[in-house]
Amino acid sequence: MLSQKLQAEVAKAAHKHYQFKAEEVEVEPTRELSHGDLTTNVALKIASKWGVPVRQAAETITDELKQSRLVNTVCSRMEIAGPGFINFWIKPTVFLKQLPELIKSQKRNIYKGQKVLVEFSSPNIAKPMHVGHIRSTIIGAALANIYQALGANVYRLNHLGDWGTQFGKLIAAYKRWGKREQVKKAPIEEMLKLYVKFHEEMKTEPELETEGQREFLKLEQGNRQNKALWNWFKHESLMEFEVLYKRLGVKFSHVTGESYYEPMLKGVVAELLRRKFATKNSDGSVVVHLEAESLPPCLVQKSDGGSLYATRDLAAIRYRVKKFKPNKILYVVGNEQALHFDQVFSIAKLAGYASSTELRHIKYGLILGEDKQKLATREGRIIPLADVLNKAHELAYKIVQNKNPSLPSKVKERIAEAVGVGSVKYNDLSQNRHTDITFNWQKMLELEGNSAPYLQYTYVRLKSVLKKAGGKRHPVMSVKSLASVGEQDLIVLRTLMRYPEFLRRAAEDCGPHLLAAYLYELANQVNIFYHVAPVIKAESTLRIFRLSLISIAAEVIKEGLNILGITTVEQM
RNA sequence: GCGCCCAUAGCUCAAUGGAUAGAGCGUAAGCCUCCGGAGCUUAAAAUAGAGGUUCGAUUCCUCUUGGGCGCACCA
Repeated sequence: MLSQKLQAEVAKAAHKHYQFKAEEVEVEPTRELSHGDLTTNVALKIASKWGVPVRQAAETITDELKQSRLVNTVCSRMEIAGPGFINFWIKPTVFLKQLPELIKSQKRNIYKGQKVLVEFSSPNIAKPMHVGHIRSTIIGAALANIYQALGANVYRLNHLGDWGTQFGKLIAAYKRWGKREQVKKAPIEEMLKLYVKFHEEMKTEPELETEGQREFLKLEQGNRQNKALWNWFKHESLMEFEVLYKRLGVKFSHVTGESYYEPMLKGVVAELLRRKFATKNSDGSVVVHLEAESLPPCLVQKSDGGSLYATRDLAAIRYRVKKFKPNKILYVVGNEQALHFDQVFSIAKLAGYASSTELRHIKYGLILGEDKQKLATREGRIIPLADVLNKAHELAYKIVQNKNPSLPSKVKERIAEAVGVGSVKYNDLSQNRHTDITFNWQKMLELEGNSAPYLQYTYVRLKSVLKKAGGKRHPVMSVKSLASVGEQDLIVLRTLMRYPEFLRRAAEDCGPHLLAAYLYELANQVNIFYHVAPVIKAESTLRIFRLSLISIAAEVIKEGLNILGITTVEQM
């Protein structure tokens, strides 16, 4: 009785930590190893569940574990490593053989059959993409890839900021000062100038504020001239964005701005009023009170009848749930909009718009200027994304030129782009998304240490070893007996086993940095590995074992990097 | 005033409630007759403060201090 329960617990822990099913593991001749390969703290987990006194738990459980079929199957031996900690000695050849298939099957089942919408990037048109947008774009793209890798059906949505009073302001500014030819020449740059100028003039001429609102109202009511201007602004912006997206390797399945939901807005407000969730003020504005959720009230219609940010997001939720029937919608949007999403999600819940869909705001910290102040578009304090990518590319090119001058310049360009763009992305993806990031050129352009090039370089070296060993492919082979597997072989093996676990955690926590940290750890262990363990010169079975190990490691690094949106190269 | 996020080494960041808190940069000292030195060794160096829960807290709870971001006609 007890031992069955225990076995189940151990199997669960083994599955959770090492992602394999105990029953699937084949029995092979036991071989004693000098270092523990599987360490877990099952004992305490069990003790706390069953109320066994902790200090005795490890010993009690050891007796039970000793009779467990799992332990006899998988482990060659086990011992207590400390209060509540048990080390299991695992047979390495058992795992290596099954590893690729194991990884594949574990991954694709985790979110199989689920539909996930990821809304990310979502830049405002008529404004340049700056370093601030990189977080949503890169984190969002990585999350979408992670869910896809785990078997989900993923939709990538770019919810463009193409509607709202700001366009009234832009139209007003263009009507006052704009010149067609100049906008044609450098669209976003010129539009930004107009927008900034408008805000500057507003300081001395406050009436401009209402002028902007008036122009937006006209746009919303279908004024032909304003609509034409708006369409033109949007078109020019998208053309410029497309260049950057291509460079970043980011693709969307749906690019529909806020304006897309414009025809549905009146219906949403009317419905909220009819069902008494919202109340109309005497000035004509409509508000939803959320005291019950201990949130401040949320305005969904302006007194002039115009719509608001919240109105559009509500319409979007209703529309998306109806159309896609997703399990989750992830909104990759900055921290500063937390209240907005709390309000919108609460209203959606009240009104039953998303009864069986999880709505989740994936918030991330701001990118602050080097003076720790917010980078604001209005004051023109921005660092264009293209500048950052160009600088990174340049720097990477210099290094390739230095390391490998004989490569054709076309190849060097390609390497520089992969390394440059990759390191900018990795810089962002390798850290927790919650904290604010202080922008730092040096850090952004880091090409050594914990950085994308480190991982890319590790991959190149692994491939190089495989190439030197002869033969194009190195299928993983079963090795019946090994004379001298080293400590580092086992560490790499164990690290490889944990790949699906980190993918899963990255998805659960919506934290791509968990995957990045894993890849770094793997690369680090691999670097130590081929430093201490000869591969090509190893004797026959060990050579096969190590080539197999390297081959799997290379594939995992490549796949992991691609999931993060970082491209690998074959030489650098 | 209220709410949300954050505080870890000199700097930038890690750490599913678990074992001796890990990396990178910088600093100091090493390693290419050995599969690519964008690499590998070694050293010094940290949990903001006070309580609480727990066998065990960087992690969870409360308060304090210090920073950031929000709080109805911007998005």
